[in-house]
Amino acid sequence: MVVRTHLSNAALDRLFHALADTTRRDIVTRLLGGEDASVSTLAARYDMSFAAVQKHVAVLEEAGLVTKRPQGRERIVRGNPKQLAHARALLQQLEQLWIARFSQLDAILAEPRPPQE
Amino acid sequence: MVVRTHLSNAALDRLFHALADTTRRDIVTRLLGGEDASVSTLAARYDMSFAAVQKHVAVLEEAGLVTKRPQGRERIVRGNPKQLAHARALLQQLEQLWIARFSQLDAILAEPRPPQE
DNA sequence: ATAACGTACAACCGAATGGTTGTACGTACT
DNA sequence: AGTACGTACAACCATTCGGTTGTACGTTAT
Repeated sequence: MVVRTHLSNAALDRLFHALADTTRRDIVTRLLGGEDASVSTLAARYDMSFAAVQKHVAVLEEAGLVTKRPQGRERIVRGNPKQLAHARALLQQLEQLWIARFSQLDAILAEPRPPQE
Repeated sequence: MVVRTHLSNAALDRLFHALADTTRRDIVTRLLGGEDASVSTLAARYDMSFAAVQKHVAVLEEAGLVTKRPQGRERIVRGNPKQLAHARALLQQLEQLWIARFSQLDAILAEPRPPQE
């Protein structure tokens, strides 16, 4: 999957920060792997107050990892794999940078006379 | 690149938290893409105190994204692409979860009688 | 030997984080 | 109509974060 990553630094900060919490990672895991759940259904699974889970969902939503759609008195939370792909794409980009450097080092080592100036 | 992701939740928290800062992402970008740099060389590039950059490097180091090796009075900072791969692997895993779910939904829609019980 | 450099580390500060409880309000059930 | 449910939101609290300055100490250069 190829993903163009032109998210702002602030958006990336929010995105990675959202992923930097075990409870939040667990929430997106559940959401991506099957269950579309209301906030209270999600909250029931964790050993903390409803409000705390509500805040976690809000963080995920602001990061774009999750969307909420109203349905009756409930809010159904759905995972958003696109934003996840953005994060992965950036990491892959960084790895690629490393690989490029590495192969360049290889070339330098293979070529005894470096083509400088 | 296939990466087995068996990092503790705490380690993943540290990893993603380290990536959730523009300055720190910039540091790893520089390190992976060419320059092995001392802490002060790095610090010179940013509009903040040496100590602040030092702290950022420390966060990256605790997350395993970077290593420091002493060389004379300097500490040379190097990027560690392996840890980056761990983060990417986890995201890919989550995306895969979504894809699996999606194809299962496809199957359910294609098969009018769901194979339940 | 002395001065300059590179680093480590502590103390401090304001803002953000992750949690709590309490209140308010729309929706659904009886 | 009244009660229970699901959500939103504010206020509060302890801790962490991202930054600062200052001090100490080993290494390099003069």
